[in-house]
Amino acid sequence: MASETPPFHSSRHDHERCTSNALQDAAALCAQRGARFTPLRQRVLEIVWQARRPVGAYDILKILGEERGSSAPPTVYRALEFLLEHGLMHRLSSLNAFIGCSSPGAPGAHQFLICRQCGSAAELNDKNVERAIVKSAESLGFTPERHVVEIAGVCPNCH
Amino acid sequence: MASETPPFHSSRHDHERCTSNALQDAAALCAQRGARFTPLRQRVLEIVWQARRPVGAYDILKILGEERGSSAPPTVYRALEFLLEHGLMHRLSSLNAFIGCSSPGAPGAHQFLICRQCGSAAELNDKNVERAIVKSAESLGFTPERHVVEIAGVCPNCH
DNA sequence: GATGTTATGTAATATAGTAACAAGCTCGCA
DNA sequence: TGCGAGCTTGTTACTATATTACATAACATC
Repeated sequence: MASETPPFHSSRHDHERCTSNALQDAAALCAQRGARFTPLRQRVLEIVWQARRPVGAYDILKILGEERGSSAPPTVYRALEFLLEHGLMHRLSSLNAFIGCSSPGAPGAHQFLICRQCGSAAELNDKNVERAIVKSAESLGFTPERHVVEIAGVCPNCH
Repeated sequence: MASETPPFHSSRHDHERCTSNALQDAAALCAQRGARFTPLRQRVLEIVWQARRPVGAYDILKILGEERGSSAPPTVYRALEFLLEHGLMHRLSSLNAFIGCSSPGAPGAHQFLICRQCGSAAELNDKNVERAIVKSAESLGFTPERHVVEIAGVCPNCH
């Protein structure tokens, strides 16, 4: 479970290796939980990692379709649902897109940085942001349960 | 521009008045900017305020359709676009829904609390949250421009 | 009142996501 | 080995959300 990826890695980094690490971690996590990491689910996770940026469900569908002759939306959405439930992937609401989780199994909330130039995205796990959010919500008598934090801007590589 | 609404006001609060204040503020702001606050745009903003909770574009479309005999998506989406551009309304990505801005013209970023029980939503303008986000992003060399912060949970009225 | 600009109407289409039911696979257990 | 329960995938149809392209109408200015 040690495949922590730095946000916005340079183009020279070995992304194939990074992807295969993620798949191995996922397999280990599923085994540990008794969840079935079927070929379809593996392939969907792999497609998402290979994309290097958030991918839409229909992009995945298209790739699967080319590989297998045909594929329908539920095939993809069910795989995504599984991967989301097991924390192997995240959904970015502001893009309607999906991205591999870079620290599966780790607790805590997630935030995302999304570059409007290159389209890449990075995952954060910032305790200060989380604390500020919880504090702000609770001061109004609101009990926070989940949060969506997606920050758009320009990444270091695009400067 | 003084129609600041407290988050999660009780059911006894005068929402009609609150709505008409919002419309007046919007009219003033548009006049000041030389933007045309047409009847359609007014009506869309009014519908959104009257709903008391985030509304989908097609809900608005349905209401307009009933009032005018017919209406197509672009009618609604164009009005929404105008209202968003002028900061009179916000879009909640996690719901694909729209909500009136409770402090139009005010600077700064916004965050939202969304109650999963009653479906109502409140707008925040929390400097600490914003600061934490900016700091976290910048520490990674990322330049933040916009952010989506939507916190789901249970509101004080539903406890 | 002719002209350019902005706003709205209309039809078609793209994109995202879900429901319902059938068929196939896996695994434990007799 | 074979049966059955439960999980997984296939398939069809559909709902929900959003955009493109082009036509018409309203408005503003001269």
